[in-house]
Amino acid sequence: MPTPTPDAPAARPAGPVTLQQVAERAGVSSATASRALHGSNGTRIVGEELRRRVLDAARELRYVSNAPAQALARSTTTVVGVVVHDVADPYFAAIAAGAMGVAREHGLLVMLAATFRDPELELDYLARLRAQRARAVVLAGSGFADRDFTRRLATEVDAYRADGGHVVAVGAHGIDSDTVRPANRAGAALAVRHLYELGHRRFGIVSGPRALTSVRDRLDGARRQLRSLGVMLPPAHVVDGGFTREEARAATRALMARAPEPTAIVVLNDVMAAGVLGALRDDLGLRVPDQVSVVGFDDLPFAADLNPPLTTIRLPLADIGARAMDMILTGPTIEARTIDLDAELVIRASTATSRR
Amino acid sequence: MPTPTPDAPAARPAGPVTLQQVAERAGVSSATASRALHGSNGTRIVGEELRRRVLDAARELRYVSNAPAQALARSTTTVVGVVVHDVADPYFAAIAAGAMGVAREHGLLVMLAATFRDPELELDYLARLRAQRARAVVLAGSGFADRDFTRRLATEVDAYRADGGHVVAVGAHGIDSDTVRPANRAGAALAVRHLYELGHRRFGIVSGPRALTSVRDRLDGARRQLRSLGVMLPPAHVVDGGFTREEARAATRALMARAPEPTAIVVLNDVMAAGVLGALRDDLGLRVPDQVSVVGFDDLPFAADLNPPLTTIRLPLADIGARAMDMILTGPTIEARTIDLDAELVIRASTATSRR
DNA sequence: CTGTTAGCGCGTTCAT
DNA sequence: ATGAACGCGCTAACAG
Repeated sequence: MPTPTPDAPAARPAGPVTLQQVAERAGVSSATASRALHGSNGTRIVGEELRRRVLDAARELRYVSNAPAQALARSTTTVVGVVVHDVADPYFAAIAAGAMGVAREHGLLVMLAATFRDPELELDYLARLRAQRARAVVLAGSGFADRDFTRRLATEVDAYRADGGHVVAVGAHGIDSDTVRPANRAGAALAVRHLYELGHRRFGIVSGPRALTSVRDRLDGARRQLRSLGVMLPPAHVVDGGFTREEARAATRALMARAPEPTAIVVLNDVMAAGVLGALRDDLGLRVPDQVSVVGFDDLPFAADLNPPLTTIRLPLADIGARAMDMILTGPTIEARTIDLDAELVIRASTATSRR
Repeated sequence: MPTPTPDAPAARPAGPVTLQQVAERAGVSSATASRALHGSNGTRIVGEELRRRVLDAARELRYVSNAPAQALARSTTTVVGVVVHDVADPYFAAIAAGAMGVAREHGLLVMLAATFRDPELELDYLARLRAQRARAVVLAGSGFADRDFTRRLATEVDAYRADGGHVVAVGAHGIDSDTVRPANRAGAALAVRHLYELGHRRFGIVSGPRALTSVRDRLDGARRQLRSLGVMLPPAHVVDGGFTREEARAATRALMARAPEPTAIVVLNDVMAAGVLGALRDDLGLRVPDQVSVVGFDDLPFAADLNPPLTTIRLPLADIGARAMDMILTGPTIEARTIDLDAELVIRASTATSRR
């Protein structure tokens, strides 16, 4: 029985250390080394003595198992994919953070993919994640309301599932899967109602790209509420802010030029709301909320720091990510599940009673 | 020679499709199928006819190669790791976005790990990334100024390198590696100089956890500049804002209670600056910049939307991530490389001439 | 140009 | 309780 060289991580072979090398150093077979290190199922009983030798050898050699090899042998991995539109967008950053938090608690590694709102890229990443044998993927980006695309997405998702993968979607994607649904419609309705109760009757909406299902849902929610309240919303009073601060700024100038001039603006996300506030204050010289009221959507961290502090619709962003990851952990079920997450009105200082 | 069944992705076998199955369907050997699909090196010449058959079969079966198996055979992967403190923090989100952008351009998949500022987790993720055979990792989180930790980090990094991995650090981590260095010292000096030129002589600094090297560097830069300008900075005038908005808010109240009361505050990052502005305005009733001037750091997207718009030190965040990823792509070199990225003063409305 | 063969590193029967 | 042997899916050498 070969005594292992004294100790110290000194004599580390070049290149990755293999289980075989650990086994040799411990004077056991690779099977025993494997069992000692990962103790699979029932076969986890390895003699105290050998166990120690293996563990010591592994530590001394700074051994970490070859994940790809392990994945091949076990035909399962410990990685999950999360695909978003853009990490730099605080909305997605918050969702991703929520998802990563629970992933960490369960020892899962996450592959983050950003599509930059390119549908093709979304399909592409899905295929690559399938190739990686990611055990599940969270489709966190908004869905695209495109017939053809949805069909292709469904096909890819089916393939992913056929391979044993699990997909959970955030929001509507037109596919039958577990999904976490933020209250986009109800949230938008909340915004409208708040403004209506403050006496506003002339509305304007700064929207985003209509191709996104989240935009459609929010827009739809606002419209329905307006209609049921009996207030008119001329088509020209819905402008596209492109989901960016700058575009929203320009869109706001256009919006305020319409007749009748709106006294209340519902902005479909907080990033654009920052632009709207800027346009109103700096470009148009209008005071918020004295002359115009504005409500945003999402309640991103900076909403409270805007000028004035933004009244907005809060979505539990981190929860969305966390719950999605939870669904992954509880595995696919026979029936697709749906978790509805509420939106909440957060009143700050960008809304006030209508003076007209 | 078996004619492939008509077409259509119909007859897809259960479970992941293997290269072998594609080969059979195309009536060729798996080696040929492999070559047709991935054409390694010189051996990429596969007959036109066979090539087509293989490609068709693969498409019909919706085949994607098993990445773990491929990694095992090739002993190299196409994934890179990026470790940050917290994705929800706009600073890291921006860096990650920059890195992911170039990763995508080069077909690299990124594993994102968030340590939530726990050094142990950083070590842990590094080991797991090594296990994954990630070809490189970007240490984007700030380094920790802890002797013992740095030693352990160096050990882990060495192990990673011994396995053929490449690590590039953002900022000082106390390890000898390729690194992208944001101008933390110079940036802080810029902030001080700007304030000094406006006539300010009584400074306050809202700092962050001293254990972070980025904090130390910024603090050091500010101190040196102050000293060389001959202005005193009583130790009590440096308060810890904990890197969060809320803590910074509390810290600001404490800071303004010191004598002499500062007329200029240098805040070591924009997130805290939002809190400082809030405290000054809402808790203390002080007007910025009339009574107190404030300079932030980082120039996060929301800085221009604060009240008042924040004068701050801009760091090219996306570039930091992009350049780090570039270094990965150009592979490790004999000598560790260093890329210095400049900071820039962005004057907005939170600073003004000192009236005293 | 194409097929055969031999691993890559690990988990897992199957014996012992 | 431990070891020998095989297979996971793919690429790389070696023949032809």
